[in-house]
Amino acid sequence: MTIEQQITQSIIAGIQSLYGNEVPAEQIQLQKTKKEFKGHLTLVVFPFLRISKKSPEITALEIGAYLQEHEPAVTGYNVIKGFLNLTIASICWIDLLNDIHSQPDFGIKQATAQAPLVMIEYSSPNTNKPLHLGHIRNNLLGFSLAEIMKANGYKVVKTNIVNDRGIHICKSMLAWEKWGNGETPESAGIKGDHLIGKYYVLFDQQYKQELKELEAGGLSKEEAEAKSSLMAEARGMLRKWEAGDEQTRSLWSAMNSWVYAGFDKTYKTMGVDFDKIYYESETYLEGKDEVLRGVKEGIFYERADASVWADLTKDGLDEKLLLRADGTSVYMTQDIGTAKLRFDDYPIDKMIYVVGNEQNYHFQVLSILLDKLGFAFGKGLVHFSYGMVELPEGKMKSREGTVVDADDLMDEMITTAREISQELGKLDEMTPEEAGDIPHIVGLGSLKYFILKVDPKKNMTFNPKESIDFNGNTGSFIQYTYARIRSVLRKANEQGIILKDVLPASIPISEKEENLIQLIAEFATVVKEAGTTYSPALICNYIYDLVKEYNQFYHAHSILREENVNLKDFRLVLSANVAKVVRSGMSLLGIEVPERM
RNA sequence: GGUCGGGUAGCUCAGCUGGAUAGAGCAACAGCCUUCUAAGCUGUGGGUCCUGGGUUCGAAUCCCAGCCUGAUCACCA
Repeated sequence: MTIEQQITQSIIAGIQSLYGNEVPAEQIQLQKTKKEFKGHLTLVVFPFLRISKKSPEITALEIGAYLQEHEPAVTGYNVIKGFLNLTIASICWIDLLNDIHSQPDFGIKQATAQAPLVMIEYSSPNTNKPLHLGHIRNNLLGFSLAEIMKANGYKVVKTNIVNDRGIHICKSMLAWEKWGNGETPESAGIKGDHLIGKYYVLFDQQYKQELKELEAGGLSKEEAEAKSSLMAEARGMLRKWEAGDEQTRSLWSAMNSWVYAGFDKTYKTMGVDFDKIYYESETYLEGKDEVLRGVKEGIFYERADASVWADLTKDGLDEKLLLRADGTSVYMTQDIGTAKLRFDDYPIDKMIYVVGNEQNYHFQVLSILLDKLGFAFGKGLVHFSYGMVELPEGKMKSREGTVVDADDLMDEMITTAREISQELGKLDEMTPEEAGDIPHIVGLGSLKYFILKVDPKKNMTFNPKESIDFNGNTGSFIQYTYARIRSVLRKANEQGIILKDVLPASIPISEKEENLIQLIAEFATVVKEAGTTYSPALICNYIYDLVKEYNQFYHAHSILREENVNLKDFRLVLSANVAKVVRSGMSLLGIEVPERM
């Protein structure tokens, strides 16, 4: 039983005894006491005025007096307006710290054999261009969410659906065939995904040029588009691909393998991975059978031109095309098929799609369609929808070359982190091995934290010029505090001081320190809440609060020179547990934490 | 036009299951390195919480209306 639960029960007993009424536990609003007041927990007494029939102050005083007398955990109280601030006994906090200290994975649950299985789809790139800033947000959110779900005891399968087919791929292939002169990533010395991206852009440029010439010849825009030979060639290539033409397929595989090698590198730098990758080329034909079954069962209907539709007007939505008149699939059909495939592969209890908010409507429809088709998972599917990343000048536009490339950005972060380290002289005392990947850890840490701390559903602004701060509410500040704690523990160890397993109950600790223990203990609650609300940002806010609190208090204290031995032990244990929770929390965000920096 | 988000300090964002004087960081200014690493700490200034109503002991938070802004409403994916 937690301290809060214990006190809640005493409050219920107190109200019963004082006013003769039973109040349900939900009505007891016990919250953390605000910083500027004395105490740890605050009871809001306004809801009980009807029962007490007394003023807020008197009611609060009466309950406070009762608690002090009958509840051993409460050692003091004060009343301000209708708020009863309770002071909890130091011994309770020491007990709590001892308890947390004994759990190496405090706040983290392990999946049991019968734990529900969650599949999380994220990343989902196209193979015709490299990953950009928007993908970074997607990948970081997806990976972090997976870690958070794991920490809540779920079995998690991370999946990626790669959009490796379609007209856009053919454009790159065609451009490469026409103007590539057999260039490869090796011969060009650039990453495969960037190489393909280059040809995609090249196609677009040549196509635009062609349109311009056609329009100059007196054609309208539409006529020019219809007459474009380049586009016709690309379409022809897609038909050949679909027909399984050997030469086309082999070029396609070769170029795709370049892209995958490039993506793998980017994912590795970013620190994200997948348990199972699906390729659209293997799944895009799925779903048609399901849709036809739907027609047979009267869920969907066929029009005169043989196209198949779902009528969702009763659900407050429009009609949705599922199969074209020529029988081919659309995006929605594929997603139905992919969902079915996945559930054939895994006993999935919950499906989470990490996909941008421009597809809110799509997933709303998908959920309804899957439900209508009788899939149990349909109704409960989660579209983890996130907002766009915008630049100070507005949206990223590939045409205007304002797209922020993921590889470039990460490189820049690492370089900047290295430069700052050097300026501050941090790397001077370290051997090259020790310094090793610190710039990487810090650079990526700051980038990840910066992106994850923003509420996912909101659009966010990203200023690449000012880059990302390494001061203030940032990943590096948290990493820095962690490294400092590790440094103390290292020094203590060198001095032969062994971290106590259990602290004695009677240590004269301050209220600030008690607050810190209270804050550490909250970690478990925060992890749980982050799991139910799908919110990495919650973890960010929590860790920052904790670290800031720790920093403010301990900046001016020398633990190792503490005269009172017990107090020194206490502070080391307290510090160690702050570090422990910070490390756990950061790992839920996919952020590494350095031993020194 | 329909649907769904968002609107909080100069900037980037927290806070939103109703609770005390609305918080951080950045930017500006003033201090602090014999203390655990100054990637830090302390302090000052900075707000019609988009507007107007309503609900109540109490509203940034809930409800209604409006304004601004974004996404979407494709036989693209």
